[in-house]
Amino acid sequence: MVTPKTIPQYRKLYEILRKHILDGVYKEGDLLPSENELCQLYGMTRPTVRQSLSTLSNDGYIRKHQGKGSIVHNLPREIGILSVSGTTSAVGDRKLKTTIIVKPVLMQWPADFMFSLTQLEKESGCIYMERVRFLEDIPIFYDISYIANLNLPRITARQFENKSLFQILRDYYRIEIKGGDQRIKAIPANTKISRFLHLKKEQPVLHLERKMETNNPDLFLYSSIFCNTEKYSIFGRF
Amino acid sequence: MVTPKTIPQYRKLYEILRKHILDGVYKEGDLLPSENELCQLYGMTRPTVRQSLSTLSNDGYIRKHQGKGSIVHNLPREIGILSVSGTTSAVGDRKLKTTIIVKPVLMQWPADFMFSLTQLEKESGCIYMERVRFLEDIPIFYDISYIANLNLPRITARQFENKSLFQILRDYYRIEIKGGDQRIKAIPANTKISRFLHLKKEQPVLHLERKMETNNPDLFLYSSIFCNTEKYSIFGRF
DNA sequence: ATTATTTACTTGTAAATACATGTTAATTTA
DNA sequence: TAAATTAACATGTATTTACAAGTAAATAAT
Repeated sequence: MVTPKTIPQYRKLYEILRKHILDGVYKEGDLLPSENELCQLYGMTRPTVRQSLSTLSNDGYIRKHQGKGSIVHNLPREIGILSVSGTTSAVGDRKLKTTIIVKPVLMQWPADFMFSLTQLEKESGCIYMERVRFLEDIPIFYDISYIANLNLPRITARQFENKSLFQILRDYYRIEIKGGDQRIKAIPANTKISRFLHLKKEQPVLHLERKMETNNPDLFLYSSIFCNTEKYSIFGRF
Repeated sequence: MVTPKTIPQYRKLYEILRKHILDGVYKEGDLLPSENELCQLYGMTRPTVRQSLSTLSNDGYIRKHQGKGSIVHNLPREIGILSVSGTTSAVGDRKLKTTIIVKPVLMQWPADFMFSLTQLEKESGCIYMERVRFLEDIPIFYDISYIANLNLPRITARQFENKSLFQILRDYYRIEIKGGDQRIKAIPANTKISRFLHLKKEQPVLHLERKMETNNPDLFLYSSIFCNTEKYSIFGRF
């Protein structure tokens, strides 16, 4: 484990308010304390408070109205994996049970990889793993993950059963996901996908291809995610 | 037409830099001028410049690295309708040709509408329209739009062929889209969808349900969008 | 009683300043 | 020559101050 760096004030306030919203302290439609009140309450200045509120607004937890205030917007989020912001892990990972299909192994990058790779990435090879994630015992996500093998000693030996991949990267390697790009398609399930997601062949499946940026400018995470959206939708902000 | 309000400095700079990136003045991987240089160049202070850069970063046009600078990230965006920010209309509407299936008509809201409505919205009824949008003569989007009938005089009489819906709302009613929520699913094409998108029945189609917020706190735009993602993907940031 | 107006309070925009922290290259030291 | 240090410069965080602009309720005028 690595000692965490000091957390900025605006992020602390972000986390506090976000938790209050999720816990129902502030409910849908409620007015948050005004910016000046938050300044007093938490001993910060307005720009700092505004930075917290701005992030909350971008993540969809509040809506700001000039002259009125910040209104809580805690809508029923289906499965919010679209907004994996640096601080948030979206709909609680706790609710998602994970099973490992292919344990992390070191291998070459696929020849026709979905994103273009830097020379550095190509040379170092990739760590590969496959997982299926369940929500209430229904398989929802079939994830194929790729990470460049850059300064991640012993990662293939770690236990992935309980902890999430993000959590391990954060705790042991100080790597934080900051954001990323994604492509979205609807495709028919092939044999493999239909088996893992308990669907019929040719049934529509949501396919996400994501490239995630980290606090290490050279290190990216890639994943190809197949989603069963029969019962649950994917939720997002724009 | 309405006279536009004064545009804030940080948005002007946002637009300038965005245009430069799209026009190739700054190319993929290039380093943008430093914040202090931009201050000098455009006669602004650093907080103002930083606000522009922060928005560019959120929209995926640059990536910021502490100590290094802002690096251009103008990746080939497939069809970027996921990021309809207030200032951006994503992949140029000019490339999309639109045909009207159902001209704007005033009607009651559907009984089982996809989002919950306020009393005000219910009472005022909705303006309904259907469109198909083509990219290089291939039908890509089948859009069903709903707008509450609030202070939008004569809207059903306007010409929608050339101008986009957003453009009409901005030019004639001063309504700007600021963001919104969406749900995403993969579904099988029904008869209607398959006809409009030139697909076989049961073929996978991307279904977006969006609720868009405007600068009028009481006015929302809703749309149900069916996408043919066989050739093009939907692109997004998170 | 109804309509204007004022007032107080909200968020939005902007400047000026300071220091922290990460990156890079030049410089110094061994 | 090679490693360590330093200096210059980049973005990150934070404070302080000021005014603009939108909202809503209290107040005054009709």
